[in-house]
Amino acid sequence: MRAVSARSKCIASFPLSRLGHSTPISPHGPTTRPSSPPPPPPSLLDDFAEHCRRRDLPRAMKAMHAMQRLGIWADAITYSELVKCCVARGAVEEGKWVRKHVFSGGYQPKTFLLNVLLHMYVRFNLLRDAEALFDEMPDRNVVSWTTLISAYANKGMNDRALEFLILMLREGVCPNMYTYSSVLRACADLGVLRQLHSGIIKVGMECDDFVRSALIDNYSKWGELQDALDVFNEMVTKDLGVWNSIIGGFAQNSNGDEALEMYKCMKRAGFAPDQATLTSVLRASTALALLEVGRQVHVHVLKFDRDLILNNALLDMYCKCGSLEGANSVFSRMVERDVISWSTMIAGLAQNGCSLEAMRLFEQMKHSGMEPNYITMVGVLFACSHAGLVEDGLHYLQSMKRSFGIDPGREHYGCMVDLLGRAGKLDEAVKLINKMECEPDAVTWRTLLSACRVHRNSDLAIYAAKQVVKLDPDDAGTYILLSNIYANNQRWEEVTEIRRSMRVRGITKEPGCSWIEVNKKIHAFILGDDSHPQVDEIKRYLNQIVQRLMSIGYVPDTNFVLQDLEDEQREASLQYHSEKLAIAYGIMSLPREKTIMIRKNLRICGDCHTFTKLLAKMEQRIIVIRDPVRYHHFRDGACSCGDFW
DNA sequence: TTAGGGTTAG
Repeated sequence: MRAVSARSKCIASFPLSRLGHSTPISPHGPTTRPSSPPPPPPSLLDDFAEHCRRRDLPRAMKAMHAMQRLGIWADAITYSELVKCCVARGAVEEGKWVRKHVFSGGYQPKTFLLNVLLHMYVRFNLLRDAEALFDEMPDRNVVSWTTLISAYANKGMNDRALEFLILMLREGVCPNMYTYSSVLRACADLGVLRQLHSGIIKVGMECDDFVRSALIDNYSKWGELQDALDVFNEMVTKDLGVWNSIIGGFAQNSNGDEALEMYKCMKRAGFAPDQATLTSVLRASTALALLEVGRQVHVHVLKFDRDLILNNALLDMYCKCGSLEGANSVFSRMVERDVISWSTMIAGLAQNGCSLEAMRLFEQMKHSGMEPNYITMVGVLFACSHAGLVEDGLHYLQSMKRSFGIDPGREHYGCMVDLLGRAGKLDEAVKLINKMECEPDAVTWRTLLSACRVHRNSDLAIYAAKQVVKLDPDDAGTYILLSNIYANNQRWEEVTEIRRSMRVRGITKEPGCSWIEVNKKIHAFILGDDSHPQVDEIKRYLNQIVQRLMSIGYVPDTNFVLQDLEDEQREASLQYHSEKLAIAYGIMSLPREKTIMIRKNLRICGDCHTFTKLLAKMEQRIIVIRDPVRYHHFRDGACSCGDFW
């Protein structure tokens, strides 16, 4: 009511020109009522605009109420500033009040202001309100449509986003680059992405950096890196976002080398990395276990030391590169920690052989009031598993639903199978698999298989291996393991059958490969490949090491050779396993105080494990080997995995 | 007034 009467009051004397525009205050134009009370001080509207500009919401609202009492209407631009102020301050109620206010009293807000309100609802995650407003709008322009399409895409409502694109085209509204870059995020399959890409080329919108960035990002998400690279290479000039898209694409698709190469190109092109660049570069360094590269990136991270995502990535890098010292330092200095920070640190401690510290940190996390999530619990159970805490593990598995509302999934059961398997409780592990609410997958069975191998239970191992092969028919390691178990039991017919089925399926064992970073360079050692320039020197040095180790009791264990070779050849084959060459090179090249960090593509074999334990003791070195599943910290003749992997 | 790129798991 107040607003209706207010409309008739005079505002013509206000110095609107000082606001930088001359839009009328009401769509009906200013009205004058000479007999009304004296006009308010001219500063009121200016003050209001200034408060909005400064995002000082309490003062802006106070000025707004004062103006309302005096019957003054601001213009659409000023109202939009107030709405933006509400968005910036997260002030939902004030935002809704503005909407009510501008809709009352016959004031007909312009599409421009309604779009701002629409955007406000989207930002406040009030999609239903946004839709209701959209339906009420007398005129919807490309911005109105794009605001909703973008909201649907962000919420994963892909069909709805695409449906709106079609509706808008039917209504004769032309999409712009904002629309395309939004709708590209809603491609639920590669076919739709390719269709949209052709459409974008037809209308000539592929030159926009945001559209290109969205195309690169989406092709990367579908694993189509060549397409992503084609889009990238077609561009003459690229902005930082586009560089970040391609670097992120490579990093997320386990192409760390290419990601780091692109990062170098980006710097050569004159761009300074931002938080997103550094996060992706850290991810690439993490995947490649390049601690020194990660440390160099850390220097740049200091500029963005309050960025949570970046700090989490840094934390993960230190954990996965085997530097708990670095991880602890980052974790303790973080000004803000979320569930990902805690989960990363808990899993990192557990993976690096500090299970009890991981459990303590979990208690600290709960004490801090942070709610654990699905992934946190995987880390906690992993820690229980590595510390052999069967009772604790079972307790957490049974209570996680009740305590934290988390349904145990495959990953949690996997940790438990590992835990029971480690403890030699193979029957209980099988019972647990049979009791799982979700279907066991190849990983579950492979975990049981590992336990059977350690505890030398051939029958169950054969059963588990058959389950793995059923679910993952291309897993060469399992075929070979199964074949060796049969061979050890003199079941030659089965051995022949397995070898035949491997031939038929074209399955070959991936050669073992180990990487080590020396002087900021990555050195790769591949089984049977002598291309390293110092290979002869390294082999000579390795032979000396083996001789010295044998003199103190090391006996090569040929059981781990997965080939049909005579004993002597078997030993020779073992001697040049890629990790042994990498370790020898590390000892030759790195100063004594440096940890020798090796990354492997395959699981470490038992012989290399024994060899490394003894070597770490003999040379008084710390050696870390990260295989695809576990971390092995060798120190003083022992390994953090407790000889179970 | 509408659009991008980044973090945790066995």
